[in-house]
Amino acid sequence: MNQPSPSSARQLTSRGRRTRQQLLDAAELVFGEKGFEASSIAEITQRADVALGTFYVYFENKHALFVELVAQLGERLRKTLSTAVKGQTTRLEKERAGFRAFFEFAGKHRNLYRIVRQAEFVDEAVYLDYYRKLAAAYARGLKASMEQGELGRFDPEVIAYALMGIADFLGMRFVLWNEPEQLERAVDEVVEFIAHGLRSPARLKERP
Amino acid sequence: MNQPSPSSARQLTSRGRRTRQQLLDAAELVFGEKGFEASSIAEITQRADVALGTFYVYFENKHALFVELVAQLGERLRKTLSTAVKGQTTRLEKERAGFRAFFEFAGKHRNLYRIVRQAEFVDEAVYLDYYRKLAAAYARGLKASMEQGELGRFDPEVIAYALMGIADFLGMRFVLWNEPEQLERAVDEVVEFIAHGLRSPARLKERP
DNA sequence: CTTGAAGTTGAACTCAGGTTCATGTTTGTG
DNA sequence: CACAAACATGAACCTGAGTTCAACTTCAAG
Repeated sequence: MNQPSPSSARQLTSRGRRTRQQLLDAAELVFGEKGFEASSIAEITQRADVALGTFYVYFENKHALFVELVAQLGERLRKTLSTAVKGQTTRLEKERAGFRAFFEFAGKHRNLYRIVRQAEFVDEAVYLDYYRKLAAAYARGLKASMEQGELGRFDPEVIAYALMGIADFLGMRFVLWNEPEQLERAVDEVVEFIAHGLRSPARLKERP
Repeated sequence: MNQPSPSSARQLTSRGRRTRQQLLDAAELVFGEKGFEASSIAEITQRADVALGTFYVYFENKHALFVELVAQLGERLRKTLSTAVKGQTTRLEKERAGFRAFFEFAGKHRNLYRIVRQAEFVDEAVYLDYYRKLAAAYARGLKASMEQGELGRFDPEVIAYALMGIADFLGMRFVLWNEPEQLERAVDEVVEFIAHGLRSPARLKERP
């Protein structure tokens, strides 16, 4: 008999962990392609090569699986970004590395990218959590750079959301919509922009 | 008997137009609150104070109604923004006015804001159209300012998406998440940021 | 070898919601 | 007033999908 409990109260063996992961991987694919509501558990279990009933051994329901995916993604992305940024010294290099790492992550996990965007309508809490944690970490880094005098004194949170928005939209445009050959140039442009603004003197040089 | 056709091949009387609009208005509410899939036509017709069957007199199906809503929203927003921007002379004032108008629009049409974000998973074409048209108009304006020497020479498209991303995320944070009292300050911060960048000298003045 | 916990299965149950349609009502025109 | 087109209705049909469950298999420990 099945007795799932919150998430996986049951003790999992390596075999169980493997099956569970298969379901998570399949869900990443299916949710990413079709969206939460349009995805059926039947398709997820098929792609995971397990029977329908197996699903409920490892997850309470469709919703719980989705929430776990989003949370997992958030953690992975934050870790990826913080690692990428740590290797850099100047704030600008940190930003460049952060953008690059984000785009690379997005390219590798296109489906997860789309999954997060849906979280807004599936589970408000996990969606808020995702963006707030990301923004908080970002703002902390910015604040430190401001206090060191490397950046002007802005509200770190406002700037964090602004920069996240830039990354999100450029990712949408140049990663999701498939024009990777333009990505590198876009990163250069945008780093110059965030460094010196739209009136960047560097960008005015060519004028007569 | 009903015979809908693509959209509304049937000649509508003023009574018909009124009912149709009631359905659109109700759909805006319901889709915005629950998302496309989770919204039922039954709820939409209830809120519109019409019978279930009436829905199919005016719309081919649920999907068609959604697509029309998104397209309608896109048009309204573009018109709103272009009007707001036209009143300004300098590029920076145009940007400020554009941001303000966008946030105001988002505040008035929170549901529509959420609807657009879902279009990605409901109808790829209408979603691409929405962002591409917006970006194209934005880029045209930026390009003109660059050619006049008011801005540095960037790729207008890259900057357009970057600025759209900023607006989208700040709207999410300070309009959707309900902290309107911080909005005005956020706009000031972000205009300063896009004007002179993160190292804005104006923002460094206070340092010893 | 025994035993029980962990794992697996897929048919069957339920039910919600999109769509259809036959019927009845309203409205404007000649 | 008559007639047709437009409008409105909601019960009924139908399909798909989430979830349950009782029976079966695998596996490791003792």
